[in-house]
Amino acid sequence: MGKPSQTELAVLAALSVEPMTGYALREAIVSELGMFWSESFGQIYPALARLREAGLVEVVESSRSRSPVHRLTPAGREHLVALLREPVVAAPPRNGLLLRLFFGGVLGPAACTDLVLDARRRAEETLVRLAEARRSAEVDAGHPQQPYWLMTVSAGEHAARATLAWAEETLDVLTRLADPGV
Amino acid sequence: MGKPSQTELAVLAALSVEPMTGYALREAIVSELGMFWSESFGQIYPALARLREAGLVEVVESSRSRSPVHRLTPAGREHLVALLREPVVAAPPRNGLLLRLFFGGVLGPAACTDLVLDARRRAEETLVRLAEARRSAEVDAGHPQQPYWLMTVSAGEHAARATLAWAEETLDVLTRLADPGV
DNA sequence: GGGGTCATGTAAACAGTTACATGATTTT
DNA sequence: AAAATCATGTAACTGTTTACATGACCCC
Repeated sequence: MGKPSQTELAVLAALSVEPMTGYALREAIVSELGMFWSESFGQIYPALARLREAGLVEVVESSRSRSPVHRLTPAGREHLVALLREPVVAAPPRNGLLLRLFFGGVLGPAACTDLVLDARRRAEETLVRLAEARRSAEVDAGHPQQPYWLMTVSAGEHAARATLAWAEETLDVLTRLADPGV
Repeated sequence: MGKPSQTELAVLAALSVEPMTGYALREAIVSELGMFWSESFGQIYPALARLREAGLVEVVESSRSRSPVHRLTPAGREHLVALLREPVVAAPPRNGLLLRLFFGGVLGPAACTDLVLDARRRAEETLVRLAEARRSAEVDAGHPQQPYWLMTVSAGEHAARATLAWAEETLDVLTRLADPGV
């Protein structure tokens, strides 16, 4: 196998919960990890092929369909632990909102206000989805993984509330910029 | 020119402040926008070549060196405004810390604690750099762009403080997970 | 049998980093 | 004169998305 990839980590991790088809893997990643992770089919299928070839996952034929269901092998579980222990790879920052705001003088306060309003709306929507995620995690009280799920939910909530607070503050500044008379 | 690229937006925006060489462009992006943006030479030079060919930037020979200094043309400034008005492109989420934490049961509370401690340390370092950025922006009191610079600094501060608060909360949960006797 | 969903996979295009090759200019 | 920094550019590689081609299965 080539270099350990982020996609392979996510695929192995998702398969550690239960064996799945590639299609179900995508659905699970979107619905369970969607707030902080994403994978496309174009990544998942080649990754599964590589992992299969490396003996880290194996195919178990499901009775009710001809679709290949993938399961972690013991070597795969070991490899998953090794990948989880590797340092987090930091993505280079690319924040289009802050880039536009930094050069806000070019666009003017009105257009900047629209940008911030949009960011606030998205943060509010995120909070709604996180509240759902929290409720559905709380249903599984007693599940050994539950505290870990709630940590990721809480991270999203803290970030979204920080965005809301910043947006309020910034809208205030923009109002005074547009109308210095106040 | 091809599709409007993020790199071209950043390059045009940076050149709107003052004409620069490609090298100085990189330095400016790292030092001024480094908290929320990044570009590599491998992106900057081809972008400059495309922008030159499209008549959006022109080369002004500097007297003290043979290096090509790039300046926005009027068409370039128009194009910059158009690009700034385009919707922010959202990067698909890829948070390695939260991915590891979600599957925290595989690694155990001790390794997760290390991950969170590391995140807290990085947030603290970020706050230090942001305090410097705030001070250096406050030196330019009265500059028309200053309020916009401070908005981006404030965004970073809110985010970093949210990370700190989440880290404290999460370290607490992890302590109780590792030692349920308390 | 028609429409929806489940399912696998590939090809093309795009975005981006890293490493390298090269040389001019400035500083010590 | 050597070393550091400024400067430009390319090539190879990696990762990723999107669109497409294909078809099985299920229910109405």
